[in-house]
Amino acid sequence: MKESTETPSERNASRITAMDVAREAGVSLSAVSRVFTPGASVSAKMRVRVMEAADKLGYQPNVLARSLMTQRTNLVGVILANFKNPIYLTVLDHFTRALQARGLRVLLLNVSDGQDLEEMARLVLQYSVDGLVVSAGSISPHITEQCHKRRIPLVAFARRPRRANLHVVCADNAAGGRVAGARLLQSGHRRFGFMAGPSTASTTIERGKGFRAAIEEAGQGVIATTHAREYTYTAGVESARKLLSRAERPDAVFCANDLLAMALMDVARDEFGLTLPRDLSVMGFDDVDLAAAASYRLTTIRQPLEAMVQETVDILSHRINTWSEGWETRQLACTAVERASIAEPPPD
Amino acid sequence: MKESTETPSERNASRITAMDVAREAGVSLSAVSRVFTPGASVSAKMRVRVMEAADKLGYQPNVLARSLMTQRTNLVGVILANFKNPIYLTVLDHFTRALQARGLRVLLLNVSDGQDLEEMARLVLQYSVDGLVVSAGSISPHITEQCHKRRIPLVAFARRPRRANLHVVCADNAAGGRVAGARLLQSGHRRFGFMAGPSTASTTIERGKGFRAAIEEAGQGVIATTHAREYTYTAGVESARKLLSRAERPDAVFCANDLLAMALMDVARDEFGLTLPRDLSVMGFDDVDLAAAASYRLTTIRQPLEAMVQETVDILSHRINTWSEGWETRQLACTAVERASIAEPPPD
DNA sequence: CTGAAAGCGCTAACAA
DNA sequence: TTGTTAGCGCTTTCAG
Repeated sequence: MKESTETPSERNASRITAMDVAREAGVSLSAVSRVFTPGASVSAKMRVRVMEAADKLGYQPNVLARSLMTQRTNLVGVILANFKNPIYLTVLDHFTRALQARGLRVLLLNVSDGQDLEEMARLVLQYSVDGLVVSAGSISPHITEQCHKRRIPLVAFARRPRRANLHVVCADNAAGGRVAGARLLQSGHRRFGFMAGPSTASTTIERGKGFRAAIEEAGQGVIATTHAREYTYTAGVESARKLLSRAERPDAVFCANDLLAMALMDVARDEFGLTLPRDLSVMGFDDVDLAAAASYRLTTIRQPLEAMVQETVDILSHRINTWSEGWETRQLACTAVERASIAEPPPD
Repeated sequence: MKESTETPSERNASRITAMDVAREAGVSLSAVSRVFTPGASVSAKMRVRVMEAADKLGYQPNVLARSLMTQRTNLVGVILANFKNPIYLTVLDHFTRALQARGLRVLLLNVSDGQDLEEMARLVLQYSVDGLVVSAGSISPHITEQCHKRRIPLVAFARRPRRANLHVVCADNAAGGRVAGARLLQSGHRRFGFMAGPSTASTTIERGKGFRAAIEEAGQGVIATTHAREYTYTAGVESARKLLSRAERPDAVFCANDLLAMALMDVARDEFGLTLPRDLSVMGFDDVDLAAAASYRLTTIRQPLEAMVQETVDILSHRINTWSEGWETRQLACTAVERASIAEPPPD
């Protein structure tokens, strides 16, 4: 007496299934499925009949059950390590928008500090994501191999891993560093310094390499380098104090990111009484919103974040649909943003 | 000749299932399931036998298939509208960490600008999320009702919706506004201004209300208010110009968030030649990282973001496990952070 | 403690 | 175009 008269809401907290809709509309289960499958062949009247029943019951297809059959979840895992650098909020903005526009959803994972990337990658794979983007410390061979075996496109974002058995999208950091060097050479200042981020960060390494190359090719040298423990304003302050306390104080400093640059400018003015840019030319990297603030007017190198995200999403959605062997690397050019943190050379 | 000799990797891009493991270990499918189900009763030797086979094959349980049975996805939808205010990166940091610590994952949705909240909520519900947090414009009755019917706990974060048929976690913005007013009253300045965000934002409304109350209770009045079109530095610059161009220029301004405050300070110094805080006292809200920068030293009101996230996650995980009727509102106190952007009253 | 069998909600052949 | 019938990969009674 119970089983047949049981309504859906009694059975399970009002979870309406396609079966309920089929019953309501007096059609088969597959008819309902077809109506909710884009591009399936259904007659017009079948469609309205089903839709009416569906609307009446408030039916929503269960995408998880669907995924089980289709082997497609429309989920993309995004693993991030840096939740302190504001550019990553912009990155997330672009990613969510671009992916949403293609019908994909973002499963966001945080691997900063204590979290283990290896473990998180494992977790995200359990959700059968269709693609994975990682912008975090070293991506282990195990992860890349796992993704490859399961045919899940994996792209390293804004990071350049040693091995290249995955897709890579990043800015041309070395070239950006060169541009910074070239620009600083025009300041007339000659005691070059580099305020780096953590020494393991690929961004620090490449930006520094490009910067040094430019300086050295001009017959000059980088006389001082400090590494901030992380890419934040606070860490920048400590680092700036060290840099400016050197016996031979640098007067033209390239900072591996804008937050460090802003810290350097503040410390220089506030604690060392320097007048900027007369006594110190500063160049940043990223072009965060506040780099344009009147307090800084920071001349900096901008990464094409939106384009980078676009490339990443392109790679993903293409490879999701048609898996193919091989990996691609897309390196995008940075552009200099001229403001007022670099000295004019004295008119000779 | 094909079906029986077919290995898993031939059948499907090496997607190892529990069945494969069972076969490998020479045990039943349910045995494998039990081994991967915390708290199921399995003998020790069964466990090692299954684990060996699983490790050998590189088996990872498919959580989606599991969800279909358990009616639990361990997914929490997070819908955000503001990807320009850096505090939301902090919020995401806390959310991902706190949820990950409880075995929950974040499905991140962006509803800024063009995106439709109603539509996104629908999409996220299709993934059978176990809970939903929304920090975005007005949450429609339809959404709340839908969540309620499906017994999905829904919490409005840092936002106070009109209707209260959902959980709410937010800072006590009105009280924060009062504190700001009280503090500004001590500056000796008497021409009070309010630099608001968008007039529809509940934060602007409540912070402004509290501020005005404090000023008026002291027998003073707020003589000027401007609304920035959004909570960004750039919008703040425009807004600051308007505010400072008033015939009767305010000299004690409460800004609805730090970015607006920083813009105001910059415009005041740079375009109006004011000396701060002598000519203008400024108070902010949020305490973003850069509020502490030497260029600003902004006295501000801090929202307890981490605690707010913690409360939200508490509500969610509690209600996920034991659904109960009724909604709770948790309003957390803000704290003032004293720095140097407010004038000392003249010694009388 | 273990295995067999019945689903979770849906899609995808296959016939009709 | 439609309905019937198998599953997708897993959990969960229910016997043994």
